[in-house]
Amino acid sequence: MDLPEFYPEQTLVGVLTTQPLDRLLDYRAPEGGCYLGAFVEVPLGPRKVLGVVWGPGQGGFDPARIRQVNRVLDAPPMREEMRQFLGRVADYTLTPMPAMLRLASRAPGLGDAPSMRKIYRLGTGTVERQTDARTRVLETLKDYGGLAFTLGELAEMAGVSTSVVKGLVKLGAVREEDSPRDLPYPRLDPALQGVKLADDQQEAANKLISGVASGSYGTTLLKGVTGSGKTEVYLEAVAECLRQGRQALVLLPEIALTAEFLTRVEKRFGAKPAEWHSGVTMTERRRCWRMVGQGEAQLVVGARSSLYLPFRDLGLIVVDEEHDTSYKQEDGVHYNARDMAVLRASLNGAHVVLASATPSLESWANAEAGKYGRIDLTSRFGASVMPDMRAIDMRSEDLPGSRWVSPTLRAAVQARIEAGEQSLLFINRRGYAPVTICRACGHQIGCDHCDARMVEHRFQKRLVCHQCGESKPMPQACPSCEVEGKLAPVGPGVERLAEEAKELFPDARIAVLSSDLFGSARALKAQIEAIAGGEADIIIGTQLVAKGHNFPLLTLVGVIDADLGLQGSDLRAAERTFQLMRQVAGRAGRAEKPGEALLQTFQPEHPVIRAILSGDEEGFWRAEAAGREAAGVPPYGRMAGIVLSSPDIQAVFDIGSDLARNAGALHEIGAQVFGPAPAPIARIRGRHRVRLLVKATKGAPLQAALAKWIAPLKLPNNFRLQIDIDPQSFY
DNA sequence: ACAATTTCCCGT
DNA sequence: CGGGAAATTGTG
Repeated sequence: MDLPEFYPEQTLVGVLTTQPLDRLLDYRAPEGGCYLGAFVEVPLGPRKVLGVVWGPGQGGFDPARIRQVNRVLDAPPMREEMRQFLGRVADYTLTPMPAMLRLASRAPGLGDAPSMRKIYRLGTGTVERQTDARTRVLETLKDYGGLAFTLGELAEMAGVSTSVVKGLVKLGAVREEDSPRDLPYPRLDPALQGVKLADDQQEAANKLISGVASGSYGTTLLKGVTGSGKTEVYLEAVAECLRQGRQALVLLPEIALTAEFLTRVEKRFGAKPAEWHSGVTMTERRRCWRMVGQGEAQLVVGARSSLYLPFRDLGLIVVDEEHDTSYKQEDGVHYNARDMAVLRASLNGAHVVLASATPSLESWANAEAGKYGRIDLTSRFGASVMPDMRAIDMRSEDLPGSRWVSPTLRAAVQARIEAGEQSLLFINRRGYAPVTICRACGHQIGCDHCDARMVEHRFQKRLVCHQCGESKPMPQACPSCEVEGKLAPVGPGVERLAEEAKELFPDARIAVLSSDLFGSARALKAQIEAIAGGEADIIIGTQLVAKGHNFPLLTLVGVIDADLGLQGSDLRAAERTFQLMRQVAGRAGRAEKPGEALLQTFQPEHPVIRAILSGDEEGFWRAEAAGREAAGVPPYGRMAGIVLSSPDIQAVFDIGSDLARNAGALHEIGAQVFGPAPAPIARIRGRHRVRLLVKATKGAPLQAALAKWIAPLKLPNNFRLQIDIDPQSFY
């Protein structure tokens, strides 16, 4: 491979810094020179900041005032593809380059000099008093033939405490050495035998393998119902990527899913891959970033932000649960990781696998249009059918206002308990009750800083704002009329549903799964495993349970409120309800026993509910696609959201109106501007927010027009303007 | 982003 | 006109 361009000492170089300047700054190359793409530290005013050598100096600036790069950091230069990728994402999302560079240099200790740490390998000394624990340590080291590990790793692998290892060091049976701080990851072996694949799975895997083997860009939508072995199939694509000697990246939408994935990787390849998400320690992040850059991490499992890791030779990106809305970041830099994965792959000559049981309409349409390949996995692993799905018409159920489990559903759950099988009651709402109302004056308790109602969390005995996270103790008296003892919960949340279930089924073992009830991903995983092993009769859960966990004993899913997602006029409401309901229903009947899914609804004739029940996915998508095409909305039209915020409600509306009135640049490309209207959350942390929506045709140069539109705007201080291309949610 | 510099606003 | 806060400017 060619070396990047080299700039000898004192040559002028253009440096992109992490400071929000809209241009490159010229510096003199440091002592010893530097390569194009080098991570450097440069002086800026009185400070030292991180930057990347982006090209030759532009000149035209007083040479006497040009300063010199302080030093080149200990990291491989940023590659050409990566620089291009950052530029393309910046253009697409209208994000300033310095913010892009910050995403790409989020490595703890990037500026530090290389440092050492202690590692442990097999020594020559003999052990007189052999114990079980000691033997295990020595066996572990022998098994890995000469490899060395850190104290923690070795102790964990051998299943002993660290003092056992220390004891062996004293005896000389284990040797302690200094080594560079960041150790390579254990090698993954694609030649190990995985799970035996069924014929159709093998066929799907072969298609993906040939895509990866081609060494060129391509995207494949891998559609498979829950339990169809999607993971096993795409791990074969990973295996091929490893055989090619290239790196692979698997994106997961939720940290809670990584633990199970790691064990599957270990089973298939004999070792765990690198991990990159908000839950890993600073040390591990640092190791991951550096090893990825040196090509020593063969496979990374990570969140959205792992797209910005400095891969040396990326050959495959898997986006698991590609329809998941958490791939679209709604704060900070707005990008959809699924789309950016496709962009990055196209620049790297890499293959993309988009995996989902319920693909997004965007991906479905791209496959229809022939832009993506498509593979369908139909048969379920072990069992062979999707659960029998039926609606419970709530209009004809006899149910008091503060009860949520209908007699029909109750009887179905009772039958499972008697048969020794598990039931899942699903409600997509955390907490006890979404609204707390005063029976004396009608006041609803809202958040002081946001325009949202506070949710009662009885477990924590507090009211919590799901918008800003603010919480306060549950008051005795109404904050408005000060009458005591009249505050009443309205509507159901998981906690309240659990309370009702305890009354209805006093002898059943009930487990509640909600993301806020667990302190760590580890505790959550332990609970999920216990439940899967049969330690509960009834599972009460939120969205969390819909995402890829296995419950082999589960045969009944009851959806408490199937209508919840259909309210509002959100563009994607139908799509999301369809996906969520099918995902949840897919939890039932995974093993030998057939499953049943019951959806409580007040509108069983609603087209979305009917599509869910009939299981006619292609029909649903075609209808949904036709509706969107007729309305000219994504994926058949383009949209952008502009959110203006400030503590001053009047000023923010005034500026919003000005913007809407002076939208010539947008009208030139035939785009329409709507608003300003209060944003979906009209007030967050004391800031008032208004939103403008821009709608354009598919081919229109939307970003350029937006940039031209916004450019002349001078925002008063304390104002913020956010542009969100392809917004996920709007009302 | 952050620090240095200028402007603004209040009181004398 | 001094003192402090708020707004503006510049960074190579």
